[in-house]
Amino acid sequence: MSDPEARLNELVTRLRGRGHRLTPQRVAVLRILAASEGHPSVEQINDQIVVQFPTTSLATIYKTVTLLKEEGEVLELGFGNGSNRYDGKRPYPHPHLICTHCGEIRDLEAPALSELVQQVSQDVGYQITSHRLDFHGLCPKCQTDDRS
Amino acid sequence: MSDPEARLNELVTRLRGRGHRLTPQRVAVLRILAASEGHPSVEQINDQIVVQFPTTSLATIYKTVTLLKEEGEVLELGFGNGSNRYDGKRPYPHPHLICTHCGEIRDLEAPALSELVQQVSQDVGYQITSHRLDFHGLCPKCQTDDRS
DNA sequence: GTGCTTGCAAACAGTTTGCAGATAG
DNA sequence: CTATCTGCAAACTGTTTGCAAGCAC
Repeated sequence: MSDPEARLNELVTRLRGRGHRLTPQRVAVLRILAASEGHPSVEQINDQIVVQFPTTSLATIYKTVTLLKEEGEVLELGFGNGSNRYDGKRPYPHPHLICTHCGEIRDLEAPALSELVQQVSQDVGYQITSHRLDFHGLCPKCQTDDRS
Repeated sequence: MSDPEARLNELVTRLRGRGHRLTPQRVAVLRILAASEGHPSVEQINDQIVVQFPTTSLATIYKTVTLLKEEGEVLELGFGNGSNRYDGKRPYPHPHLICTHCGEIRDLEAPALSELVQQVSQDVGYQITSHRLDFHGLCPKCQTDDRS
């Protein structure tokens, strides 16, 4: 599950299986999304791609990411300010830890959450299809660094 | 707590106490935020204000909302697409139910959440200062309406 | 009267779209 | 060979900023 190579193959196979073409640029985007722990932004993906394909445009990255969203193969973390982040390794809802100081976004295991979803669903009569849970705070590193 | 009049007075008192001026437009924004259950957008606030003050501009609403954020008197719900919503009644983090069909945003009581925050904080060493929890799904009304 | 606030317009950032040329299958 | 994809530029949307005139205190 956490093997970037395997995830890349999965993405390639699924896109091809649904009739999408695999251009070098597109594969490069997939590779980055399959490998990144850090929830990259479109801008950050582009910065990496440009090394290999200097003429690549942001529009292409946006189009690829949109395609992946439609195919359910990437999780989009939207924030109010313009800085959406993407997770191609775990494209299903899961909680995140976000450091307010260094900006790091880390995945978090929260086994109790699915039960909470179930319970809320019953209590309020909503048919819950998705959720979003973020914790904001100081990461361990920034807690010590911050003695300035 | 849920009395709009009381909340409005609270907002007025606090802003005045911190040296901010209370123009009619500003008070109108406060009044709307103190009364709205529906988590209005800046656009929606403006639509209501324009009735009383036809020359009001969006910039003024933005500035007032920014001021309230700085003073910790409004909760901003940022979404990836440009449609930020504001809660002036309960300016502290709390979970929301969002209907994917009609767009309604409802507050939700989740007593178990604060414990979860505590526990996560311990488990991962983060010093958690805030959080965000949204549930997305079909509200009861849209579940029945949707038999089209 | 002082200086914060308003409201207009222009600037901005992230994202989307249109379209001609390039290319995967 | 053909439909899709790329990449450029222009359009768009929500938000922010600069500044002269207005107004709260």
